[in-house]
Amino acid sequence: MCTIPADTAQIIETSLITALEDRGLRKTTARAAVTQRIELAGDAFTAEQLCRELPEVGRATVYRTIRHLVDAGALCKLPILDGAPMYSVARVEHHHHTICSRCGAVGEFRHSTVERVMRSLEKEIDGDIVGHRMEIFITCNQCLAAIAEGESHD
Amino acid sequence: MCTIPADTAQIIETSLITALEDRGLRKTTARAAVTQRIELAGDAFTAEQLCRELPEVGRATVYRTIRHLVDAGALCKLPILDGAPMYSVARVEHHHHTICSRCGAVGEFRHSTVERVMRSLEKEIDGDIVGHRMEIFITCNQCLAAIAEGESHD
DNA sequence: CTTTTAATTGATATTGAGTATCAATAAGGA
DNA sequence: TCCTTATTGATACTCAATATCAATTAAAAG
Ligand SMILES: [Zn+2]
Ligand SMILES: [Zn+2]
Ligand SMILES: [Zn+2]
Ligand SMILES: [Zn+2]
Repeated sequence: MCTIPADTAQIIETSLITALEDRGLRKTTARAAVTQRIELAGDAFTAEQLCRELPEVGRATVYRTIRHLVDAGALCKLPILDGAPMYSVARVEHHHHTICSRCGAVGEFRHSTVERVMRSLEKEIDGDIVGHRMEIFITCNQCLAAIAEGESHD
Repeated sequence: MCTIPADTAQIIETSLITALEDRGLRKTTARAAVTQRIELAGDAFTAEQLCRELPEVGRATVYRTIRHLVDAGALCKLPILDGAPMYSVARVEHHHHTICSRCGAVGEFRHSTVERVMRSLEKEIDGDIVGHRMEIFITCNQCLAAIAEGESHD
């Protein structure tokens, strides 16, 4: 969750392991393995995916490390309605996500108008606004291309 | 998920059991019990809550009925990041939700500006937009009152 | 470079949400 | 009423995620 921010995007800590150290956590081999894997692959992922890809790291540790990264604000936890949440690296402080309904690819976007509208909703809504979340579901360009391709001879 | 709608709210089927019959499903005692309970209580709920409150209906049936209602568009399924999804009765066709972070109360809102911004984002975003979702997290008036109350002597 | 101390790990057991199975039951049309 | 088919629900199961706790390891201190 996120409070309504000023309109200048703050760039977040680049190295995930550093984000953990900044929180007073020790730099261990397990944590290095997890954070490196996340940084190298780049894509959004689920906890179980990470466990499969890092059999040398215990499942509990993978889950714990992910939780720490989310707490540190270095990872976004995206609710997926039917299934396990996905995680993606946070690059700017407040943003929203695009999710491709077909392949699950996750993108980050930030748009001042959206935030302006949020502020304007304060009047319309009962109670105090403490945060908001928004996801835009898309068919990504890659999937569009694949569809166009397949459509002709599938 | 929802496609970007015209700006006139369509009011949805009032009776949940009718929504099921409209889909060619039989009117059974189990389904009547589930839909009545949902309508009478009014609040958002989780599947497990319903199961507990309706011990005379089998757990599988509760889950199945909820799924039918969601498919029919009569219920919204709200992703809750740490925990089971919540369900709330849909009253107008396209809308978004307010969720009280403290008590979990769910509200529905609809605001033309939000939808207008969504349309304007089509240019900014790679790929085809197929839908969107938005939740505003609040502290509801009831909770604000409770906090003010408690603050003085807790 | 030890020693010491507390954080961390990970195998295992456990919880919890949700689904698959399938024989018994109930709806509703003929 | 009878017949056909949908529905039910007890049970077993899957899958994600967490709790437990003895063994390990990081890093601070000496
Ligand atoms: Zn993000
Ligand atoms: Zn925002
Ligand atoms: Zn709703
Ligand atoms: Zn909308």
